[in-house]
Amino acid sequence: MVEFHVDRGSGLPAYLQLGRQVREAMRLGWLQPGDRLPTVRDVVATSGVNANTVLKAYRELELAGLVEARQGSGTFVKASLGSAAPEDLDPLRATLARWVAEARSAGLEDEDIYALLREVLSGGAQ
Amino acid sequence: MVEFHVDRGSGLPAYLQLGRQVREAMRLGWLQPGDRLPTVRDVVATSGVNANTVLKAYRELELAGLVEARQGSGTFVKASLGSAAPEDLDPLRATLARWVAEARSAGLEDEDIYALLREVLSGGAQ
DNA sequence: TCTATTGTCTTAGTTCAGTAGAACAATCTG
DNA sequence: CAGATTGTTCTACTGAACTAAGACAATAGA
Repeated sequence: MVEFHVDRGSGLPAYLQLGRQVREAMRLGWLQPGDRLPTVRDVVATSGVNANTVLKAYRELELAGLVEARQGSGTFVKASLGSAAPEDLDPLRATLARWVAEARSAGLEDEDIYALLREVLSGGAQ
Repeated sequence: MVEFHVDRGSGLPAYLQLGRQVREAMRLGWLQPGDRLPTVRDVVATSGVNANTVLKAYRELELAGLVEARQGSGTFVKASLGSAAPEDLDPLRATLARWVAEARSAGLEDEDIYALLREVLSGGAQ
């Protein structure tokens, strides 16, 4: 069962973090159509954010057509995200893990790695 | 000269985006000790955010010991970031670019790629 | 010395995020 | 049918981000 984590220090509003984590779990195949999201009360208990904040996140996901809330039952995934076949993700994940190991050997920290990726994804124009 | 961009839709406060972009430029070697940051008025003009907001970003960087503001002169980089030697970054960048090309061929979008990286960096526990 | 450029400060206002708390309504299960 | 569980709504409040605007002060260069 997917568990959410809210990083109060990141500066990103909590409801956006929750929304991103749901989308991420969907992209990685951890949440698939029919799966039930953690209940609002669950997320309140595990992440410490207010129920209205969790609802705000779930409401946006619903407006985006990704989930469907059913009072008394829960909130269910009703779409897929991610454009790659699951069998394509595993080799990509493995290659990326090796690259991360190399990067760490070279002394890069996580923020260095993110900076490199942002540069490469943006076309590396500099 | 490094140019900043503020994404109003990201939900991350503008001053944190500016701070992150300065750190990123330092990590990637685009800003080095002695370099001058864009002036507050420059950033106001190019990014559209308020001078007080830019100053807040620059103030935090100064408190972190990364830059030094000199009234009448500008704000100068006074530290290094990034823990890898520049000659280590280029091969890593090249390998990462190839991986990104593979990922894109498999149909991954940028958000998919970020999700995979976050998973790998967090240890891939699932 | 004067002008231009730079960072800095202040006040007051708006908007948004988040909270607390209580209560309501729909669904499900025993 | 009743209780438990779930999503939902509402009000009122606090705090943070951001803005506008003007003015001040330090530095640099002509």
